[in-house]
Amino acid sequence: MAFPKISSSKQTPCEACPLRKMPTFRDFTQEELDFVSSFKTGELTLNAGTTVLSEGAQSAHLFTVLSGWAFRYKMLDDGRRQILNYAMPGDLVGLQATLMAEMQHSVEALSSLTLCVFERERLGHLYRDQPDLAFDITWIAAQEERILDEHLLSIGRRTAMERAAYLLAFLTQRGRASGLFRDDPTVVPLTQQHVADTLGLSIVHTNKTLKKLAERGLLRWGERGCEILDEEGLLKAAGWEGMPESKRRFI
Amino acid sequence: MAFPKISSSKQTPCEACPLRKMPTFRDFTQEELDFVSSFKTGELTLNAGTTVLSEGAQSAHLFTVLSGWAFRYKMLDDGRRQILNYAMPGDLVGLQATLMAEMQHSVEALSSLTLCVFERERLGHLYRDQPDLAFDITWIAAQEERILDEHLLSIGRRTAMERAAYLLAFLTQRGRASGLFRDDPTVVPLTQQHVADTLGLSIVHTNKTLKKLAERGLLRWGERGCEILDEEGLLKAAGWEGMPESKRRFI
DNA sequence: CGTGCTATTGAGCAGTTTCAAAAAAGGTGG
DNA sequence: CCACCTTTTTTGAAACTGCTCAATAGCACG
Repeated sequence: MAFPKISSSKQTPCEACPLRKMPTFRDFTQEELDFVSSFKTGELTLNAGTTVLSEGAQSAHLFTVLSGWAFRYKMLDDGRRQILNYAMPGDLVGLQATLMAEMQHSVEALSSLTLCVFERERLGHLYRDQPDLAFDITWIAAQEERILDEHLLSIGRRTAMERAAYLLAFLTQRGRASGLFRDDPTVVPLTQQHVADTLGLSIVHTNKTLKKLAERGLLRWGERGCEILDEEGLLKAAGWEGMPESKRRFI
Repeated sequence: MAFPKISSSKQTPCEACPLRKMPTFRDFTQEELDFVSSFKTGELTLNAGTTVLSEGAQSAHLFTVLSGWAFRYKMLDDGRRQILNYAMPGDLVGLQATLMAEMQHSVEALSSLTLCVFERERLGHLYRDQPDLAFDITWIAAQEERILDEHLLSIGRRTAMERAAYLLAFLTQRGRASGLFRDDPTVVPLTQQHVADTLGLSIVHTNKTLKKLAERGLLRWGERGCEILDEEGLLKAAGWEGMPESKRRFI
């Protein structure tokens, strides 16, 4: 198995970053752009199923998802796995290992994944010289916290049906805001095992729950994942209002 | 009902902050201390059961817990409640409302509670002039994220018994690190309803689960809350290693 | 054509919930 | 200190949701 390498050449210069053109992300000043450009030291491309970071790892790198899907998870000793959240273009990965001693969760590529690589050491410069970017990093962390709050509410208090509907509506909203559905049909690249491990349900019950949602015409399980047919219906089935939208920050 | 007022006089000047003397918190430079001192605009003291911030609120303030316990929670329309996390001395409250448009969760005092009050507007100065403090705020947000990750794992994948043991071990560790158990017996000021709403269980099942833990001699439900008798035993029952310890940051 | 995932389905079981009610603990005003 | 009222803790029993076990089918890959 070939070890993934970090290419030092920037396939995608920050000036031409495709994320920057999207309406959901905030604009940068030229100075910020220059800084981020010098902060970025390379790119990393991984296949689906590859581990990006492992629990306990002390990574020297901080990443931003440039394209593709990933997910964060934790495992118990006996193999029980809980998926904590999904990372999409613009999301920061590995901030924990950068700020604290080590990662307390693992990260795996859900699809083919490209990451921008930043040097951990230079984060201090960012805080010293780019207060607005520093603020953005805090903003991103607070945003993640918000999402985790909602997931916690979901797993703790929603029924299996509501949970499943919530998760898919959530991924749809977030995926669209991240430009992941360019090609028309809205397909989230999950297996039912991923769904089960996110919802805190067994795979059998997850299957039966998804089947009911499919019978209601809200989704269709198909080629390489879940196709969303009725986002409104999912939101209603979840009893969820959706995420408040605002300009997203990213680095 | 008297509306709680923010006293503009600082009962506790930052120079004499009791948290600063504790070994778990990091030291400040004189400059940082001066800044924080000027950042703090008052103190707020609330009774147990009082709401600190409500979901949807746009608070002009940011708080740090100076003494006492609080908890964050979200509710569904039909009244189902999920407690997300607990706030203890040194913890930041209301960062979400400060960074984004509004709070997405509520905060309530669990015991008598005293908060340091900061002005939202001045946060910009902090990021501009005090990069180390800005870094600390990000660190605090990342730390909260870590805790939420662990809670998510717990609710999603641990059994009722494990969950309960985890929660109480967690509160014990964190409470001790926050100096909340000065008076000897280790008592966490919770009702079983709080425990139930944190674990995502019904109150009836929570009661039966706690009873089993009590029979094992791990805890005792008593005067105003849960008395911890065997922290090691709880950790073992939870299958949890405890939180990695490090110098905590705070403002 | 065998191997290994992923998705399905059925059946019985276990952990949790809901309903109902009683006992215990705390707080308040007299 | 007592009577009364409210909140919290306990218990029992019945109903369900979701879990485990087991087996089958569909596909992709080598």
